[in-house]
Amino acid sequence: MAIQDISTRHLRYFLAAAETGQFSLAAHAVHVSQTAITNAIATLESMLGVKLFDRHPHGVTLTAEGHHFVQHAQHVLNALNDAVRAPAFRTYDVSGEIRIAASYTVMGYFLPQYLARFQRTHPGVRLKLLELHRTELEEAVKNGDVDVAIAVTSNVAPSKGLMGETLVRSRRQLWTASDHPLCSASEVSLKEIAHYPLIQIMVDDAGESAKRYWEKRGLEPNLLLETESMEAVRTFVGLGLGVAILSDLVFRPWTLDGRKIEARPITDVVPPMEIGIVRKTSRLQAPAAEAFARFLKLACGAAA
DNA sequence: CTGAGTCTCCCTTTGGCGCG
DNA sequence: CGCGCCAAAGGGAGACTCAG
Repeated sequence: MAIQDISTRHLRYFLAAAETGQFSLAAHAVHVSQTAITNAIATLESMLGVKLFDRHPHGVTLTAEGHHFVQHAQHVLNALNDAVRAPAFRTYDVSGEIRIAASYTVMGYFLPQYLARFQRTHPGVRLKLLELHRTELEEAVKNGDVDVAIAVTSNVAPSKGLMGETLVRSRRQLWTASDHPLCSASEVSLKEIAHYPLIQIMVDDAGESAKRYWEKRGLEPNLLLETESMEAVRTFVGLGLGVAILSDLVFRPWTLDGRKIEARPITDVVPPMEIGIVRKTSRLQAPAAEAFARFLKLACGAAA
């Protein structure tokens, strides 16, 4: 088989395996047998000439090449998805300017890919972007200074007069270095995590959310560092100085200096991170902004 | 154009091996 | 022993070829 024989089936199976971390779970997710996944991945690796997964006794992890390929595979499937849905988007073909505000995590890890896709399907629309803290972002929405605001809506409820419409939910897991004692477990509890130094990200009110799930379990985290830098979290975790609890959306299995980070499920109830549109409860929105909001909901698979 | 034969791809089942 | 991946064998469905 040659490169041009790579099909969307290969990409779907690959992404399912990357997402679940197990061929058997991926098989369940896409309704085929585990062997079908194994074969498809093996064929894909053979065609690409690189190893995409490291095989372990209890699952698989992406190699550096595999992690890189995730972005491309996702891009290809997204582009196909957009092409198929293009007729639906054309109904909302608009021009003009949209002022979009987003919080730190959203602007860094969520929004860019959707903005790029939106620009492709709506070339007549001009985008104006603002990265704001939640309070500023909410003020901007209330004052009508922005047309659309996207933020992490799960950590702090939107203030009075505003509502959040969830677009995506992202599971929170434990991040550890590969040689960290907690990494050897297939899943861990907050009680176990509390024994180790914790790196707490503070952007987008993540600290508020963390405080709630720790208090709910009657536990106190062993805080080593509170930081607004995602790279600082990765570096500290990669060096084994501490562990962190963060969503899959911002996960990357290596640090800037090439150290490996792994993720483990948490057995306690840790609410997922939710990203959503923040808008006024009573609003009349510009057609372009409405088109963008509708695009986001369709692209994210949220209710349109 | 149509139907039979053949080929290819992808699937499932089954069994084996490694690891904790 | 349970769980997970891999390999082999065989079957189904669709694509392709070709004669009538």
